[in-house]
Amino acid sequence: MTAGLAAWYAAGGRHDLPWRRTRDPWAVLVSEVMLQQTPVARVLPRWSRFLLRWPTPESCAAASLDEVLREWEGLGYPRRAAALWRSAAMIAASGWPADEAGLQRLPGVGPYTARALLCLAFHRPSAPARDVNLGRVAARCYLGVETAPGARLDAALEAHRPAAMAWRDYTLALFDVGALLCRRRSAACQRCPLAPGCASRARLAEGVEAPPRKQAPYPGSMRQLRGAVLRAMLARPDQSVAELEAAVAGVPAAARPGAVVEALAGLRRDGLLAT
DNA sequence: ATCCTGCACA
DNA sequence: TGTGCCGGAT
Repeated sequence: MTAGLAAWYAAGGRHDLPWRRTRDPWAVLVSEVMLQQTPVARVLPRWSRFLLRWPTPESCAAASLDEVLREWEGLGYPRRAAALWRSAAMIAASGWPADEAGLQRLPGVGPYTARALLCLAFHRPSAPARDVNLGRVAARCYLGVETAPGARLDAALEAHRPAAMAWRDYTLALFDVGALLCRRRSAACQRCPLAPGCASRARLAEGVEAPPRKQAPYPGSMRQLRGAVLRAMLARPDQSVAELEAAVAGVPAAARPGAVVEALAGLRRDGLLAT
């Protein structure tokens, strides 16, 4: 039973998020890419700044990769910036792809982002834009489990959409349920509009025991070194390997012989460094 | 220590 | 199906 979802969303949804106030596909794409593994609060100031600088795919494509990477600094996963820049060039050259398969051919655009663009920017939802939040809410509320195959989750999301809610509002409302109420390790069922028909309500009342998400420690990792090497190269693109090694000497992984050269090679392979 | 509107590899 | 990618915040 999702009769209360629309009312809850109207009153308690995050309507102030600026990327929800536009349907310009470029602005939406920038927001979706930034939000891939970066929290909303950290994206907020950076999204506005990015679009002020490059309001269109054409303007972004005209910039250099270095400029885009420098603008991205601090957001993490700079490969997303490189992919966005390449997508901008493709869009500037050939226009926007018309369907889900075409959108997924844009670098950095996977199943989720393609569907999000169709739903949030193009008003042509093809299938649920199922990120981890929608997946979790659907699994718990509609299926009564913690996880389920993607196809089942998509089917459940489609089946439970209130007829009165457009796909865009339904999707955004479930984003907010997942982000504000039905968190991975805690569920605020008392305030949840889906609670009356939730298949996991009784189980969630006992407390949520979420298995810890396996994630390699960042300090000492190659990722940390890559980040340091990229920052140093953006600051001074023409420096030698020896100078570079000195610049990143404080990073733990840089102590291993050959690690800096390895990081450089990786950055080049991933298209983050030209030379 | 764990999280965060994923994507692209193996 | 699993794994690496980044970094700031809680």
